[in-house]
Amino acid sequence: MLTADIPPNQSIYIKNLNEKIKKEELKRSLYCLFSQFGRILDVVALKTPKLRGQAWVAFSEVTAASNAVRQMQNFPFYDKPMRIQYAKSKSDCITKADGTFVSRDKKRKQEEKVERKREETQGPNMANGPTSQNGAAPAPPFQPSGQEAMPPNNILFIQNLPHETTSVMLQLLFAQYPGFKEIRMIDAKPGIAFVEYEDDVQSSMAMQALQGFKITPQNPMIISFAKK
DNA sequence: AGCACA
Repeated sequence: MLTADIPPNQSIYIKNLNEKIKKEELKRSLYCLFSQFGRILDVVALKTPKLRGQAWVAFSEVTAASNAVRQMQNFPFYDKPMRIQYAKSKSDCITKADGTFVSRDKKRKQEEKVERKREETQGPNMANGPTSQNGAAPAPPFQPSGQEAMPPNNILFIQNLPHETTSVMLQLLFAQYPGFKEIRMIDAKPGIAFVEYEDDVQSSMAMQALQGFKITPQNPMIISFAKK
């Protein structure tokens, strides 16, 4: 057993990412792809030699991270299967929120002190005022309706449409997103539709973008992956 | 393979 002994963490560590993707795009795509599991507080990706091809996604809940680790394991993302584990330590955005954040210089100084004066004392420099105020990412529309447990699929299932919705109307909305293929509606079942994309990444992006979109004020769209 | 955030 290799990597599975890392304890659960509300942040996940992703490796084997395609290193050709620019940092900003990568972060946006990860944000879209993973917000199906819960509220995302932060996405971190660096292109330094040590850290390229890796990223961290911090969720507001450990359970979201757990689902993401399981369901997105080996998910083909920019042509490479993602390898996902729990992160080894808490993200700064988390420790900042719970008040345990220690700035990096301070941490370095603390470690130096411990090394220099090994037996003198442990300086309780608890002068870390609640450094909270997390610059949290904008909250995506997310409905914990139990539907988000469905594994990714290139076909989306749309619910709560007004009965007068036509496929042309839906096409207008969904064709904005790359990979769009077709809308399917069933006359005998008003209020629902299926939308097909070329692959699961693209369907995920559209889902994230249009989740909760209101065709009428009473009809926020409920979008989930279709059952296989 | 590689666990950071300034």
